[in-house]
Amino acid sequence: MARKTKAEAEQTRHRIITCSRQVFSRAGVTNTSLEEIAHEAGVTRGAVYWHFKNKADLFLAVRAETGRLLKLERTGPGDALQRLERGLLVALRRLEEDAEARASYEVMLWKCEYVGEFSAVRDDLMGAGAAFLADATHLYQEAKTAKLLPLWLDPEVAALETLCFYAGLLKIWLADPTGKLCRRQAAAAITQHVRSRRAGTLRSASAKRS
Amino acid sequence: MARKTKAEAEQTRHRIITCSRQVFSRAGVTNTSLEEIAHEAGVTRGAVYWHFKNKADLFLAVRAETGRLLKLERTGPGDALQRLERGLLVALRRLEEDAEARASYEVMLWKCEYVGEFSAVRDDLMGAGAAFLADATHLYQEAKTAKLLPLWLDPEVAALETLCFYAGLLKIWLADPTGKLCRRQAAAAITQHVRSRRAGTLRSASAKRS
DNA sequence: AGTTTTACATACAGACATGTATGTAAAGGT
DNA sequence: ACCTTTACATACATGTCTGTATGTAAAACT
Repeated sequence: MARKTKAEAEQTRHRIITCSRQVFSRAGVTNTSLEEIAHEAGVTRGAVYWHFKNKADLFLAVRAETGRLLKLERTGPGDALQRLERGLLVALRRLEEDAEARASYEVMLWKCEYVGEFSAVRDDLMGAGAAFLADATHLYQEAKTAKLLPLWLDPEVAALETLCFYAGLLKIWLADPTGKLCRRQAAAAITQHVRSRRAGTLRSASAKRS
Repeated sequence: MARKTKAEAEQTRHRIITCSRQVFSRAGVTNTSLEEIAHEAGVTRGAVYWHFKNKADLFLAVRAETGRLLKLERTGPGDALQRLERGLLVALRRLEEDAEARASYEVMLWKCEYVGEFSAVRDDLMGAGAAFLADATHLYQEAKTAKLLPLWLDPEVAALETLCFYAGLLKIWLADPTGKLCRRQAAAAITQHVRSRRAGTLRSASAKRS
């Protein structure tokens, strides 16, 4: 078979990654052989071993190529809490509309065993979580100085709470394809999550009544 | 080797399950051979195949034997929100003190690929989630009729939010052995999570100020 | 134009893991 | 006391996956 040009080679490399994501999401990471991936990508194991050291290396590449759903967009109009809410909703929509992102997170949250070399990806995920935590903390601090939050609320703890809520939402959302459990109300849950932090007039109105 | 009595057989069965949990949490479910489990339990694969059909069957037994951390205790003193908070904190303490429960959930949340026959365990987990959702919904409804909650808050959505928060907390807590990210503040996050729902005097005081 | 890499395909050897078949000695029933 | 079943251990046959070694034809460089 004729040797490929550099551009073509890069293309097959990318194809291998994409096909890996698909096969992983079907059969799980450990259960898929490199042969299956190669077949799906229309190459042989030789090509896979040429581009990647082994399966863990390949999985790392899959992870590196997936958009960061947990990356909070902190800019834009509105106060800090509105921006937080929008950031979370945007990421949720990405999950709904981007099939590749969905497959990636399905693999990482439900179809992978974080053991041995694969722990690196888990550490990467936790690093993304830490970054999310930092972003959310900033937003909550900004909200606090803007007097949007109740006085007793600790921004760091609130950020951790949001991180946990969001991580759990993603995981449960992905395992709930029928929508019975959470898919219908996911957006509402995000909105309410942010809203229950706000020290607003509606809230104080109900409080006065008690 | 002498044949064992019924009681002894039941004992080895239990030992196999316990050792499975340990080995699974070390090496991941797919990566551990039944030989490793048998060795850890001081038997041969023959014993494992006698008591269980295959690895999936064994994993199902491990799951069946683990205490339900997601089972909310709804009874006790205090109003509905206090009981919810206590229920969550109790489960967190179980996780901290019960090494077996910790290992079980580490396996189920980080060391297992839910694919093929193993999907049954994931469905079981989601079932537990649904039960948690029902319990939490009841508590929030009770809290709402007791005027503990802001009027706009939807009990069902709030319950979903709590479920996601708690599921994410467990998952992140387990992956954070150093405690850097969340372990120190886990209890505080639970307390604050419940408190931010309450329409109380402290909250309205800060609201008036704005 | 010639030489060197590159980008794979093919072939091979070894390591495991699985499931099953078979052996066996004692427990449990009659 | 005998027979059957139990609770395993042992042995085997098979398939699968991995890593590497080798082949090769064309791209890329000089």
